[in-house]
Amino acid sequence: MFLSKLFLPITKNLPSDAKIKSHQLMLRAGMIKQSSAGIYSWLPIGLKVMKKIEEIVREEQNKIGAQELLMPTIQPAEIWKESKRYEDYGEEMLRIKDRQGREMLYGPTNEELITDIFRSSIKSYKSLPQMLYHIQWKFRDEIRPRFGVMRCREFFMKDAYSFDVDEANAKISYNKMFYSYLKTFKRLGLQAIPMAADTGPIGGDLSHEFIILAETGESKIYTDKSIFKIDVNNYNFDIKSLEKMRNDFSSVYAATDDKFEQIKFDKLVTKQNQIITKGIEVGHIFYFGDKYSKPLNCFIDNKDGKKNSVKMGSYGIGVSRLVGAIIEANYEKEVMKWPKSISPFDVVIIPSISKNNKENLTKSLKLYDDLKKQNIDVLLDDVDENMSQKFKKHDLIGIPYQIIVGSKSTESKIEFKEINSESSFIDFKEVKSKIKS
RNA sequence: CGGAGCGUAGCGCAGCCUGGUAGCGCACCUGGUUUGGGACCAGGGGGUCGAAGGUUCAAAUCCUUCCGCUCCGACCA
Repeated sequence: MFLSKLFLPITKNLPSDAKIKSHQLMLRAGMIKQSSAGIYSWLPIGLKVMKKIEEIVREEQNKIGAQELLMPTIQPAEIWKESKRYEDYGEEMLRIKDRQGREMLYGPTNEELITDIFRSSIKSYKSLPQMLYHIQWKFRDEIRPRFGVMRCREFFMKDAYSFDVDEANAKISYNKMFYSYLKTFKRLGLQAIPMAADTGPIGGDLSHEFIILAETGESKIYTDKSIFKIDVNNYNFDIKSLEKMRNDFSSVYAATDDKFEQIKFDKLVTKQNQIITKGIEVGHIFYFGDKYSKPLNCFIDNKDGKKNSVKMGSYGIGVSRLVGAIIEANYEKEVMKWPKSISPFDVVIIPSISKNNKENLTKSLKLYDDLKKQNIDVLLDDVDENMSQKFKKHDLIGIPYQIIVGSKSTESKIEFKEINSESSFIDFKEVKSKIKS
């Protein structure tokens, strides 16, 4: 892609109502545009990043055997009345009426809908377990949306649902999802801590929040340094190993504000190991048994011929929130720095261009073509402006690697720079391995 | 929902108190100079001053109502 052709409305002035860094940077880099309170349009590079996150989430869901489907954003009120949540959910649910006066709502979550889908077709224990998920827009009419895409009313979310014959099996599904979440966040370049959590309006008795550390986080967290030593890559995807992983995590103290107990904390964690910080919740998983399957009559025939309510869990990842959360976790001053896995481009070529000297541009075009041929997603800054302006701009956009073609270039070597660090001179052959490593 | 504040060019703001027909910076357009860390010179375009009503010879400015947005708090993926 040529920068001159890219729809990328960068601004120097930052809008006064953006208070946290990710929001400011996203607006300045032309990733999003607010449409109304807590509702945003996603502009090309913002969308590109979000799509990459979505794809990683999808791949990791598929890997553990979850199957993707797609449910609508607009749901009938009827099933919510069945589960008794139509009243419970309160003002946060956006209720609408269609032309026939039927009560509808813009889905804030999908337990009812998925249970309805499931109950209408699955009748036997033989069909279980199942894990289904979708990645879809949701709407919760937040009292006070804020922090850009981090606390939106409309947001993009992956939500998965597990169906099992009994609690023991449901916990196996729960552990699989737990594992998948750790893998997902790791691929996104994030250090996520699973924490025992309250279940809120979703309900249930087993629940974990996945929280990444960031100063601007909304949750205060208390944990033990040693939790960072637990590496998901040391576990296998089998029942025993997953159970061990869960046990290893629960053996380390980790709590959010609402569950925090000072005495317990001091007793279980040595002073040197205590970490008190803030974090952003990027995922939440629940086991809630038959909380929805019972009122919605979602039963299966068991081996013994008796009917049994299906045991369910639900598992969310805030995909749009992650875009902001990743910025919060990675930014340095005015520099966004995308993890390679989700950067809007793999590399940017920055030539020094002047009216009388197009040599650098010609060189850059050749590099551009060569990189394209190697399947590298490359941006070429073909705009005729001062190098200093270009550098500032690319620091803002945050593509992790830069190739600079200018006065310091030589015939044989490429000036290669990792964002926010010193450049070095390398052979063109090495570029791909640097970028893809 | 309680408290506070804002709405004037795409963005950031001044003007409002004390009414007289709108200005600055950035961005944008034209020409020239420049080109390794947010350039320079010259010229130019862009506004129903959030909306409606009222007061007045005259309203961005005063009054009323409405709408939108933000911040602090209680609540949440």
